[in-house]
Amino acid sequence: MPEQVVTRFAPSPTGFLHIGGARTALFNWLYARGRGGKFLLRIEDTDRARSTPEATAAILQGLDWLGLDYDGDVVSQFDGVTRHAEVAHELLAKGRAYKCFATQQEIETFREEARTAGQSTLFRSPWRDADPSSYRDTPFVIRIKAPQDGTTIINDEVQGEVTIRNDQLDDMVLLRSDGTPVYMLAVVVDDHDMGVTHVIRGDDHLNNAARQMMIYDAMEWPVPVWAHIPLIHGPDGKKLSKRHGALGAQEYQVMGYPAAGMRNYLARLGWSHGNDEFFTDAQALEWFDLQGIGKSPARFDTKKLENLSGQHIAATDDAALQQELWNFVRVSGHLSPTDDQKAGMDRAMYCLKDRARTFPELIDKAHFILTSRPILPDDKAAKHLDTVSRSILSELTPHLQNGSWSRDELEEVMSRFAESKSMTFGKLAGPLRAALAGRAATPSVYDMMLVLGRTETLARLNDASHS
RNA sequence: GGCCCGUUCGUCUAUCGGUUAGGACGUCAGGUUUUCAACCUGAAAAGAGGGGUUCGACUCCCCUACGGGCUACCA
Repeated sequence: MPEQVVTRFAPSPTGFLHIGGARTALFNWLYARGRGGKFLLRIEDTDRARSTPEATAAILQGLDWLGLDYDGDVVSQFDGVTRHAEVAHELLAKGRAYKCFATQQEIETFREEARTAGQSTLFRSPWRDADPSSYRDTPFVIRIKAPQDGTTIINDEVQGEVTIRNDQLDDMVLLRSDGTPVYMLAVVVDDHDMGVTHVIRGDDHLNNAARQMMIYDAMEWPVPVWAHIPLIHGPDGKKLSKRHGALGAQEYQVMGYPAAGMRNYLARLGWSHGNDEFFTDAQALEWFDLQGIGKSPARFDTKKLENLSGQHIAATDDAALQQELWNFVRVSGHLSPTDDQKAGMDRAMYCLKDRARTFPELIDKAHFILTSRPILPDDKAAKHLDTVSRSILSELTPHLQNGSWSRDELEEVMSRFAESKSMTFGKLAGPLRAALAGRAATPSVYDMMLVLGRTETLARLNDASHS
């Protein structure tokens, strides 16, 4: 009987859920969910000074937006301190760990001397094999007894077989002198206790895996399957950092990317399934595997994100999309829509969605529908209008100012005007829009058609563009 | 410094010894179009460098360069 897959996402709550973390979470989620396994969430909050509840909230919110649901409750690593310490003492009792009374001052001096002598700075504690009778009456740390020869092989699903010489491993601290466990111990104990079978995490932990394996070995616990994935880099190829736009998941939400598009993009970043670029969640779940993950770091590319987002917006059904849109409007702090606006969007969504890559774009394309009535000209913008727009404006102003223009009336005025200027009806759309909205750019015949209620024309245009 | 990992078009990638090195985003040029957009067609664009192994290397090995990571009583 195959063992059930259990993965986990274990961020430290020291900031927002950044894009690299979001991808790690996604990979873990896809792997577990695609195999009927469990996806757990553990907050690594043992660093009390840097951990904040706000950060935890931001991480949960980010995961929620991305639709990455986890099984069970959120585990707080800090809650496990007693258990972690227990394991450290068990190791001590088993003789796989020892008390080290070396002061930080002593260690520092040792390192400095080693550095100047050009030797390894790994600290070799003199207390490793010391007799208990020589123990000092001062605070001590508990260090693991690392193997001193041989090699440790990390069988990594992404990186392959990685061999580390054991003389590169030091007797790392398990329990600090104040009795608190160190991260390296906590992860291992928690992963074991939570029944994690597959550890999928950033490759900055690759070397740590060797250290952690010492603990698994000493406790005689089964080692999980490792998969160390390359980190995401910024557009300049450097590690993603706050300086060059390492944004949190929430920023992307507020920028109006649909979660489905983000999932697709993030999944495709560093992972591939042949030449498939655009795919649904169901496909990702079915296809995702560890073999498809590349070994080199990928750069975050907003253009591609936009493209994929656009494809997802176009592929979402009208009702669901509108739901998402209003949700975005709420999250990004805009006013909630009126019934009129909702009704307008109902009519327009089917053709609007083909042209928008993000929610703000969708809103922009729907300007005529969403803008409040009556539509009045913007005096300031009107000064910059071209002559055609200006004359349309003067023609239309009476109709607009009473606030109750009818579509027939408007269309009639436009047709007459078009005739007098020997222009096609369509060519008027731009200047007209500029005149009405005070915007000189991105006029849209679609918008006009929608305003005029000419949905048949719209449908025809739309069909034509697709064939 | 020591150790570990990586390197295919600008970007994300396919290729798992034999291909005119494929796709996607972006870019550029045309086309269609009732303005944009969408859509259609086409173009430019890549195996870091050097050695091997092999009948044959992007694929395997070594060296160099560059990038990244780890080397804490941080996570």
